[in-house]
Amino acid sequence: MDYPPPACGRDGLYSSAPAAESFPGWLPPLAAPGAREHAALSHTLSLARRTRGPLAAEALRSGTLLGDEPPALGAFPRPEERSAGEGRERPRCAGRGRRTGQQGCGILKPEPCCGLAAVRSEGGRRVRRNRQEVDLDVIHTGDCVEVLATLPEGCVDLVFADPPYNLQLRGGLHRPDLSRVDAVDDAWDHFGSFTEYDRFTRAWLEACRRVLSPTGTLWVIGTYHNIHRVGAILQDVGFWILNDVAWVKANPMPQFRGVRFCNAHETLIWAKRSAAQSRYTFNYKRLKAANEDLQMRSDWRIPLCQGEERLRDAGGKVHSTQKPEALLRRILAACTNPGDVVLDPFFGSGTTGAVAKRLGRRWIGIEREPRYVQAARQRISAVVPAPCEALDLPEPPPTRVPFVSLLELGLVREGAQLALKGCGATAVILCDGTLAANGHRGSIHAVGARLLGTHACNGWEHWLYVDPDTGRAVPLDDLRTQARRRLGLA
Amino acid sequence: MDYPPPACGRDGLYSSAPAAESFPGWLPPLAAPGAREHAALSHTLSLARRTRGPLAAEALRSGTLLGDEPPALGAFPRPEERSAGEGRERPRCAGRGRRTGQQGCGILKPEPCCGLAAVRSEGGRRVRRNRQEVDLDVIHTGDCVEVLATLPEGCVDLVFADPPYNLQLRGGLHRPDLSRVDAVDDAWDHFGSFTEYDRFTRAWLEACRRVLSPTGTLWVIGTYHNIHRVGAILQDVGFWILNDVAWVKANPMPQFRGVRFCNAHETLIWAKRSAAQSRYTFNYKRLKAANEDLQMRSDWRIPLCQGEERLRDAGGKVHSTQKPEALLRRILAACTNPGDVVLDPFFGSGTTGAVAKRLGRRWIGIEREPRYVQAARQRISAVVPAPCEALDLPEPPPTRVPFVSLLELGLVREGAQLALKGCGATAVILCDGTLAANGHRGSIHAVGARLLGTHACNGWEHWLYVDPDTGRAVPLDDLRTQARRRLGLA
DNA sequence: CGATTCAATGAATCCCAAG
DNA sequence: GCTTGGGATTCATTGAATC
Repeated sequence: MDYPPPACGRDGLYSSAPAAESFPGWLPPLAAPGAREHAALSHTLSLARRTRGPLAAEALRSGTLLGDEPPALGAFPRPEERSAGEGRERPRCAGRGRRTGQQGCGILKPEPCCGLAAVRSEGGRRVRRNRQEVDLDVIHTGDCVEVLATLPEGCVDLVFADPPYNLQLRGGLHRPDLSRVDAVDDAWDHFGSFTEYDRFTRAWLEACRRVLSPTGTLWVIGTYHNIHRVGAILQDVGFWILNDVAWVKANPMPQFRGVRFCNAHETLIWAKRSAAQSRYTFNYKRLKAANEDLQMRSDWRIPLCQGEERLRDAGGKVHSTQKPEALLRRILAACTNPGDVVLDPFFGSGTTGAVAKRLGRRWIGIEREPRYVQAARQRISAVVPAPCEALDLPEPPPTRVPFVSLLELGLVREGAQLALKGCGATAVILCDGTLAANGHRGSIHAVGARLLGTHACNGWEHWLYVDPDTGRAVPLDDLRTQARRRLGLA
Repeated sequence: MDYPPPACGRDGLYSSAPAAESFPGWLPPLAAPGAREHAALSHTLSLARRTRGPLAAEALRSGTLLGDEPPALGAFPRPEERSAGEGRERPRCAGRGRRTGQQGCGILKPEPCCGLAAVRSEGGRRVRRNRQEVDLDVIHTGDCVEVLATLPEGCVDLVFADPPYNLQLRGGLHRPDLSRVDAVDDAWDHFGSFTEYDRFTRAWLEACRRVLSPTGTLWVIGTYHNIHRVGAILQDVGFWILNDVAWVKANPMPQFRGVRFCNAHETLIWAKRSAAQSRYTFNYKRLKAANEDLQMRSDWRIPLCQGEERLRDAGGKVHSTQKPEALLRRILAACTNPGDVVLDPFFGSGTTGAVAKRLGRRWIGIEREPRYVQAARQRISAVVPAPCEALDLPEPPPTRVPFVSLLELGLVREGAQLALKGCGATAVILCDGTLAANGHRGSIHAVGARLLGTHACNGWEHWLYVDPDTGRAVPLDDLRTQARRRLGLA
C-alpha cells in the first residue's frame, strides 16, 4: 500500500522551508515601524499577510488549499486522493511578518515594546486573518460547535481541547479515612450513551478541523473513559495522529478500594489535519535544548494543578478539572510560535488563555458556562506576559547555499578533488558544480550516496575538499559556512 | 443516570471469597495425592472442579452465566440491562481445587513436586474445563477467530492480546548515520482501511470475550496507530475498561527526523467482560508489597526486549514486535493465579507462553504463521518453570469472626465498655454482641458510624476495649486476632 | 523563625457475601 | 433478585497548626 509522502517539520516552520523571498506571490514587508504607536497597525497587517501570499489566499478562499477532504470514512488516504492544493501549499510569510512586527523589540524597555507585546495587551482586538475579521484574546460564551462555525477557515494555528471525559461515575467515593472525595459530577460531563458522546465528539472535531491553518495541529486530552472514542473519531474525520503523549502525574489521587491500578496518567493526542498535510509547527530543537539536550519523549511527568495555581472560590474548586499550566506551556512551546493563534473549544478555567498570554501567543476561548467565562477572564487579566526578549522567537532558517556557489566564490576550484570521509574515495569537481567519480556523475549528495552504497548522503558532511595548492583537506561544510558569511546569509 | 452496581475484586479471588466449602454444588476434594505419580490425575480433576460447581457449570452451559450480552451499541449499560445471569455468578472452586493439587508441594524437593509443576511440563494435555475438553499449554496454528470458535465458553481466565498495530509506515527509515531501521513491514500488519481493521478488531474481541471466564479479564497492547480503534470497539462490544496502562519504555528508539516527539511509550488496556461483571482476579496486595509498599500505578517503566531475551535467527529478529517478558510477568502476576489459563490470540514469538510456563500458569496460544509457531514452541520448551514454592499461591482469606465470638471466648465481657478511638465516646457491650450508646443500638460498625457521624465505620479498627479489671484499653482488632488464633483460623 | 505534625485533597467509570 | 450490612481501603503535596 502506498501512502502520501512523509510529513516534515523542523523548528518553527523555518528550518525546512525555503527562503520566504523565494516564492512568487509574496509581498515584501512594510517599512519597519520604529515607534510604538505603529506597532499595533503593523502587527495587524503582518497578521493578514502571515496567512499566505495572495495566490495562496486566493486558493484558500476558493477552497483548494484547505480543501483536503477527509478520506472516505474508513479508507486510508492514498496518494491519488491527495487534494490538488495540499501539495502546492506554500510556506506562510508568517515569520517574515513577525520579524517585521518585532523590529522595535527591546528598544523601549521596560515597557512592552514590540508589536507582539503591544497587541497582546489588547484583548478583544479584531484582526484580519484569511481576509476576514477575527477577534483574538477573547472568550466566546456559547457552544463551541456553533461559535466555531462563525470563524473563518484556517484562522487558528493550534487547537487544544479538553473535552468532557464522560466519566460515568456511580455513587459517592470515600477515602479510607472516611472523608468524601470531591468528585466530578458536573452536568456537562453527563452523556446518555456512547453514541451521543460520539456524535458530540465528531461535531467539535470537525468544527476544529475547519478552522485549523494549513500548518496547524490539534491536541486533545482525555482518559480511558473517552480518549479511545475521541482518537478513533479523530482518525475517522481525517486527522492524522502525530504522537500520543502520556501525562504521567507526579501526585495522582490513589486508588482507594484496592481493586484497580492507581490511575496515574492521562493521555494526550497530537494530530495534524490530514495525512497529506506536509508541514506543521514543531519546535524540535528548542524542546531538545530545554530537555538536557535529549529529544523530548512522549511521557511527560508533570504534577497536578494544586496550590496557588488552582482557582478557588469560597474554598472550593472553581472548576473540577483545571489543568496544570505546565502541561499547556509544554504544548504551546512545542507547537506554536509567538504571535500564533491558539484556540480552546472547552476553555473552562482558562488555562490555555493564561499560558498563551504569558508566552506571547494569541488565543481564542469558547466556553458554555458563564461562571467559568467570568473566572477565566479575571484569571487571564492578571497574567503578566513574558517580556518580549524572553520569548522564543523563531529564527529564520539558514538559507540554502547551492554547491555551485562555492565555485562562484572561489572557495573550491573546478578540477580539484573531494575525498569521502572515512572511505577515502575521491571525486573531481566539474565546472557546473557537479561531481564525477567512477563513471558516476551528479550532485555532491548523489555521488556521495553512490560511492557509500547508501540510499542517501548529506554531501556537505561527508566530503572533504582537498586544496590543490596546500593539499590540505577541509570539510565541505566549513566552506559552506564561509560562503554563507560572504553571501550575507549568516 | 444509573449504572450497574460497582465491580469488586481483591487479592486473587480468595481474600474476599467465602470458604470453598460454604456454597452449594461444590465437590469435596479428593484425598490429597501424596506421591508424584498422582499429581497429574488430581490436577486434571481439580481443574475440572475449578471451573465452578455443577450448578454453575449447568448455568454456564445453558448460557445464562456468561450470557450478559453487550449493551445495545452506543447505550451505556443500565441496571435493568444487566443480564439475569451476571448477578448469580458463584465463586469458583478454583482455589480449593488448586490447593488440592498442591498438597504435596515442597515435599519432594528438589524435583518439581506439586500437581501444578508436574502437569505444567506436559504441553498439549487435554483438560476438562466447563465440561468440555480443552487443550492447555499448546499453540494452535491458525486464525484466532476460527480457533477461538472451537473453544468452550468461559474456559480462559485471562486474555493477553498484542494485535497487529496497523502501523501504515511509508518508505524506509534511516538513522542519521544512514543505517537502515529494521522496521515492521510484515504482511500481517497491512490492512486496506480503517474499516477493515475495525472489522478484524471486532471479530477477535468478540471471540475472546466469549471464552473469558466469569472472573476473567482482557489485556490489549497497542500504540496510537491502533489502540484508539481497539479501545472504542472494545467498549462497543461490551467490555468495561478497568484501567489503561502506559508502558513507558526505558530505552525507546529515538525519533530520527526531529519532526515528532520520541515515541517512548505504548498503551495497554485492561478490561472486564462487562460493566456488570462483579468479580475479577486482581492481586492488589501482592502488587503493592512488590512495589515498595506503594500501590501499583498505571505507568510502568520497563525496558524493551533486547539482548539474550530477544529471539534471533541468523542474526535477524525472529519477530519484529517481540514484547519484553517483564511486561507479561507483571500482567500475569497482577491478574492471574497459578494454575489459571492464559490465552494469547496473537501468540507471535510466544512471550505469553514463556512467562505463563515460568509462573505456573496454563496457556493457550494461537498464531497464524508457522514460523512463529515453531520458534515459540522451541522457546517455551526451554523455559524452566519456577519451583512450586516460589509461586505466589493464593492464600485463603482470613475467615470472618463475628463480634459475638469475642464474648463467647471470654475475650470481652457483656456490660464492659468500649471507647471510640480519638473521639472518646463510649459504648456498652450487650450480651447479644451488639453495642448500646447514646440511645443507639447496633453492631460495632453501625454504632461507631453513628457516633462518628460518618457513613461507615470499621468497628474493629475504631473501638478500644476497656478491660473492666485492669482498666487498660486494647484495640478490638487485637482481640479479633486472638480470637482467630483460638478458633484455629489464623 | 524553623522544624514537625496534622489535615485537606486531587478527572475515580473504586466491595461483596449473606440471606 | 433484592436488600442488608460487615468491614476493607490511600499517596503526594500543600498549607495551616503546633512545637
